[in-house]
Amino acid sequence: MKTLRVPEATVTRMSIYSRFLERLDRNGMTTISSNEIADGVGVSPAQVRKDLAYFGEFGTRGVGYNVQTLLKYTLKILGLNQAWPLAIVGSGNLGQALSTSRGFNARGFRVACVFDYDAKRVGKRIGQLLVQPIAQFPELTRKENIRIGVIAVRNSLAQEVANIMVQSGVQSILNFAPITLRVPADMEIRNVDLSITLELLTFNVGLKAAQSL
Amino acid sequence: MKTLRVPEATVTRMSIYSRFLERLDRNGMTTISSNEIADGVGVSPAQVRKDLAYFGEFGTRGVGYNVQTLLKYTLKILGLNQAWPLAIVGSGNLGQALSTSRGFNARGFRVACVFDYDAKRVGKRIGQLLVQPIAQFPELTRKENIRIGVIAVRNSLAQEVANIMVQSGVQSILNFAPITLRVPADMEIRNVDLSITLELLTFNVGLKAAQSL
DNA sequence: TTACAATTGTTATAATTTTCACATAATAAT
DNA sequence: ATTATTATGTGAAAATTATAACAATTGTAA
Ligand SMILES: NC(=O)c1ccc[n+]([C@@H]2O[C@H](COP(=O)([O-])OP(=O)(O)OC[C@H]3O[C@@H](n4cnc5c(N)ncnc54)[C@H](O)[C@@H]3O)[C@@H](O)[C@H]2O)c1
Ligand SMILES: NC(=O)c1ccc[n+]([C@@H]2O[C@H](COP(=O)([O-])OP(=O)(O)OC[C@H]3O[C@@H](n4cnc5c(N)ncnc54)[C@H](O)[C@@H]3O)[C@@H](O)[C@H]2O)c1
Repeated sequence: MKTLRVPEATVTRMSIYSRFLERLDRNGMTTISSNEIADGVGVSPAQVRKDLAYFGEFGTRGVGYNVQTLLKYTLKILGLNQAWPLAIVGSGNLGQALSTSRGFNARGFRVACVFDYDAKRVGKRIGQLLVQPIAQFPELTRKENIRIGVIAVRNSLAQEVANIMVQSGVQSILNFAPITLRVPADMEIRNVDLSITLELLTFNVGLKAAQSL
Repeated sequence: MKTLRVPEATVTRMSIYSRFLERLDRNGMTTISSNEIADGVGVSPAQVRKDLAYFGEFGTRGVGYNVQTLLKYTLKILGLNQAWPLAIVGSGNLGQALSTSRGFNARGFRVACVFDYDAKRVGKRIGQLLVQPIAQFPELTRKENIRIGVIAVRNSLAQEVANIMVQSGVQSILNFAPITLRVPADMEIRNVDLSITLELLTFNVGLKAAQSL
């Protein structure tokens, strides 16, 4: 099989293009050029075209891209032509914020269940959902066919939760704990690490301060 | 001046090394090799040494790195030899979770003030802090010498908040709204975008499913 | 002392990613 | 019809980043 190797940065940008197109579509725009997309999201026009070229030819020379059509393709490419139920483990500050966030739903994600270790939290209500005991994780996620697990527990529990997710057949993990988790190579895992992002800022602010001395 | 161009990926990893070293230090470890660091955080040993080489020579050949010393250097490099007060705009789900998160404090960050547009939220208490009206942003951030602003308002307000931050002399922005913000080139801005991260997962899960047909 | 083992710092090589430039195709104007 | 204009798709070049290999240095043991 032809192995389609796509840079991760390209996938990231596809997601950005896709959301930009969603906005254009809402505003009733029908056609757009790579130049305008580039402008709208802050990359170069060549980059836009190169990115799209990984997946096919979606435009018309001399004209541009049809917004609706391209939007549909980007969603399909990103796997968003289906619903993705999520299982969140951890019903603390972050877990609750995530569970009640409307942002998730916008693009086909849906928080299907929330788990916690703490007996005091189990049974509590978060929006429509009841917090489930972690022991139920394998059964419930299998039943609901959940393929994405979200880790929002305190750091020292994160690896344990990851292990449970691996054993339960969840295929991918979104991890908020600032820890390098060990998972089998065939698990998809991404970390959302605020410290790293903040420290990118402080590094660069510091750099600028040093340069302007 | 010699312009030290460091890849962003290197800075990201420096932050990861730094936190790993913190853990080693807490556990009383005194010496470590690039191999062990690599192992601990999931990169190659050559990568670790190459990354460190951007900033100087911190190790001893045949021996390795002193954990405490290297930790101090990484913190210094990342600009964490000083405190960084943060201003969060938006006291909704996310803003509250961020404000009360202990994770921030760990590495020198401190939520110094929280702002909101909504009059109903202004004056409410979040932990030790009172939610301030957005109109106070320029004055308060200047007084507290805040250089990092965090955007946690609903999408349609995000650009406006960014503008206020720019005008107030805040030098860098951590943005949680899934929107491409327009800011002057000399502003440091990073986005934390859950959708993108989730869509990286769905793309790759989809890819694997396709490959195993 | 000298040889050996360990591990860094660095140079060279390879791989990846981005940018550039332009041939190609579609539309509009003359 | 013909020409001009616009904007895509792509191959080649440039830039960036990662990997690999090894010389240099330190500590240790014979
Ligand atoms: N709050 C944020 O804004 C934020 C942002 C980024 C990352 N994070 C990270 O997300 C994770 C969770 O953060 P949070 O702010 O939601 O923390 P939290 O303390 O509000 O919640 C922690 C979770 O761990 C569970 N837990 C804590 N102590 C436990 C114990 N003794 N036994 C069993 N379970 C226990 C709680 O039940 C809860 O589910 C942390 O790794 C944090 O660093 C948080
Ligand atoms: N909640 C999450 O877990 C989460 C995760 C990632 C990103 N985000 C993003 O963070 C942002 C905030 O999310 P949230 O969940 O905290 O939303 P929220 O609705 O809980 O809070 C929204 C904020 O905007 C303000 N606001 C809302 N409507 C307003 C109005 N009519 N007039 C004035 N102010 C108004 C609110 O006062 C509040 O400060 C969004 O862009 C969201 O996409 C949220």
